[in-house]
Amino acid sequence: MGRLSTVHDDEVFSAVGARLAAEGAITLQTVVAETGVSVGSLYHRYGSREGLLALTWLDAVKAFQERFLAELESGHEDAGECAALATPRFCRSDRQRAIVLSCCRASEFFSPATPQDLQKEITRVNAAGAAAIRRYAKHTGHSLEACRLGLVAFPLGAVRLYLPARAVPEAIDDYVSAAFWSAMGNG
Amino acid sequence: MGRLSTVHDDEVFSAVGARLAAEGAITLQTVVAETGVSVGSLYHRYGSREGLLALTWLDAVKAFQERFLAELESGHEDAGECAALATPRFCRSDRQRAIVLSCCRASEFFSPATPQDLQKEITRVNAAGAAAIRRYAKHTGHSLEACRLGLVAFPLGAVRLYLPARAVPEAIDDYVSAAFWSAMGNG
DNA sequence: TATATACTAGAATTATTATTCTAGTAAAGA
DNA sequence: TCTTTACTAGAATAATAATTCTAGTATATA
Repeated sequence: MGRLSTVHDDEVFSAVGARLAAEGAITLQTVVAETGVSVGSLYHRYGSREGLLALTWLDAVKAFQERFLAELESGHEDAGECAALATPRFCRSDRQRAIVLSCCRASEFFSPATPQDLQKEITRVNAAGAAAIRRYAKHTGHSLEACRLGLVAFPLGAVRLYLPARAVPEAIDDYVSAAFWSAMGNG
Repeated sequence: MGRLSTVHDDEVFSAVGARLAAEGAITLQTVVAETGVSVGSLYHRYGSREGLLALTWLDAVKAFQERFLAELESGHEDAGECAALATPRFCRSDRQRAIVLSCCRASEFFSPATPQDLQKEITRVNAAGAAAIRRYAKHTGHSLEACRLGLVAFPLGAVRLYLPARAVPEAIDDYVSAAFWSAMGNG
């Protein structure tokens, strides 16, 4: 069926994209320099800079959400607390992508020029996350606001205290748990 | 002593810079378009793009820190809680600058090309903030980590749940207070 | 009123970055 | 072996943005 792709696949590019985004900005020049692939190949694969950027963000969001949702929907009694802790844990196991998610803005990766299919995909993924939190709120009887703060905002705030520069220390986890329960106690 | 400056002073430029940064990226083209001033004037005043960017960040940091430190060092019993609440309150009263501080990265505004004096100034301001938190920690007997989380990280995390797009609701404040005390109770 | 000075104007230039385009190459299957 | 096809290469081009440069203008002071 014709020539196969070389070693470079989406994973390589999204990883490089994540690293570059974490350091500052992604330019095609730097992607080319880091991957060794040529501009032509990049355009052949992704159609535009926007396509590559969106892929990078999407890849990071999916990697995180997989873990977050597994905890949140585990059915365990402490599912919420574990989901809150998924954030600092993700930072330790998947640093580059965690930096993308916690230190960059989605708007750096998505624009009106982003390919339609990727735009739909990110909307779908975001909606899935939001729906899971809504379900958790309904199921536990807590307010949606409390859940968003305890599950997402406080954990994110905590890791951002360290993330672009330092490792996220284990000691943080107790504070994240406590903040989670403080939110649950409040609404 | 020669011609005076026109209406345009630092405040105007840092405000425009903040708005543009909040929306996406600051380019000299957009600054020119928004302020009506010419490129030549911009360079006459700030020497380089870096000078203008650094001024924007510095201005936002100082505006916030003034309020934060006033609360933290008020001597009141609930100084810490009030300092934690300074973040959501700042978001309501000074939205543009709050977006700069909470949604942008300092590294977008400072680079090796930033004028020396501004680099020193931001270092000084940052150190002053860090020192105040250390004093608070010592004075109250809490760990530095607990104080940084309760005073800075959790409040910031909370407002970032809303900030680039929405207003920060009043209802958040109770959660921020609770998260602050949860950190204090933990170390 | 003269003049020095601080500032303004914006076209021209340079730098950087994205994108296109033509000419390929390597491998799968007829 | 030949053809088709998916991919690779990278120079050329276009787009965008920063910076410089020359020629001013307005005003405070002498």
